[in-house]
Amino acid sequence: MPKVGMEPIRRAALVQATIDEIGASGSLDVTVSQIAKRAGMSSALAHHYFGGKEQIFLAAMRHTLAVYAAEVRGALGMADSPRTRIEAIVRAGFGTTNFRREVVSAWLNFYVLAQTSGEAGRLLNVYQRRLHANLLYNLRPLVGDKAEEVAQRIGGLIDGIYLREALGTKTTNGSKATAMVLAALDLELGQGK
Amino acid sequence: MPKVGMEPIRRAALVQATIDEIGASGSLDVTVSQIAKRAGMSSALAHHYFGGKEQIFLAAMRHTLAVYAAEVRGALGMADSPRTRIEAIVRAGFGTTNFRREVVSAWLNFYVLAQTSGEAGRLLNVYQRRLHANLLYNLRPLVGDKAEEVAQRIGGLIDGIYLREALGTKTTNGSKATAMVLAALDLELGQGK
DNA sequence: TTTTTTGTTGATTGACGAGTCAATAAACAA
DNA sequence: TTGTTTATTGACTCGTCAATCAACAAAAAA
Repeated sequence: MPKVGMEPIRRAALVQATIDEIGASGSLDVTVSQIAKRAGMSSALAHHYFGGKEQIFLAAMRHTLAVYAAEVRGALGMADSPRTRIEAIVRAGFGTTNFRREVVSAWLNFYVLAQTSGEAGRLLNVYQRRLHANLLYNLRPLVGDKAEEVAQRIGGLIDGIYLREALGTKTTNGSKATAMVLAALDLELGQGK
Repeated sequence: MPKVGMEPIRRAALVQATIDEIGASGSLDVTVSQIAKRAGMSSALAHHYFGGKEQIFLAAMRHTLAVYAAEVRGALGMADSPRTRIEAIVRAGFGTTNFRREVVSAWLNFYVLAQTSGEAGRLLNVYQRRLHANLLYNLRPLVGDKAEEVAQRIGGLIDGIYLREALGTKTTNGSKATAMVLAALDLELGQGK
């Protein structure tokens, strides 16, 4: 049965299974066996390819962050003004790829992981800094030296909406969430009332 | 050594130790033994008084929420206008009692717990609903029928700032956090620019 | 004083899970 | 063909942990 060149396929399957399993169970308390089973292989194979549980988690996190980053980059490419670029960032964050319940739940758990795993913390920091830098850069032409605090508020609001989605009371769909942040943005830009 | 009337003391010690332990370790992966040790007793005694780990967690969560609620209630009592009442809510949330790193970390983990434990989810829902209702009620006289969406945004921002504190990059102190939310509030009330 | 209730723990049980290993098998290289 | 690399797993080890239990101690009730 053994084919050759399985490694990348297995790795990808494990990464996806990890995100799904964490998302579905809503907790980092998933066993390697569960993940491996979902990915259609034995737990021994998971260990073979990744070496250990932590590395599986980190790979899953990297993937999640990479998908998000790619989405943002793609959206930014289509935008040509500061305002539309900020909109792009927001829309990408709440797009259907990232804003499904399981994915958000996985995110939340990555935040928890970041509290104990140095590497996970570093990864999350990179994401946060990038988001902040993006917002800041595009806000500067719009609000000048207020950009820093505005970026802080918009970024905080985005994270907060994610958190609330994870708890999952209100089934805020993505476009509603986007609208909420953009409304706040309008206010910040002094166009609202 | 056994004194009488220990039950409430032991329970309180265990609850506090649970919060501290979760906060310190940044994870729900704390053992009953760790908690019991921190509270100065054997793990068997912890089981004796609470019956099981989950119930210890729930008691700790109830306590955290109760402390928060008490703080808000206290602050509200001193305020007499909608605007100051909203300020009171915000200030209470970021007061020194609730906004210490370990406590915030414990909160974050309670969010995770809420994803798997029905009872924990219910508790957190009560808190969220209460916060929302408080904001809504006091925003109504200030912004009329926009109150709903404004409450959503302010509440989201509060949660987001908590989340960022948990990650702990920026050591946002409480007053800075308060200022940030109040600035957003001013914008919403159309007084900013 | 005896009995019961309350407080307390060390030792044990039973389950579960991460990680290892030896064995098997297909593909590929020599 | 034969040896080597890659893929794969079932079985096993070792540790950990929640939960239980038997036993002991002190206070209160009888």
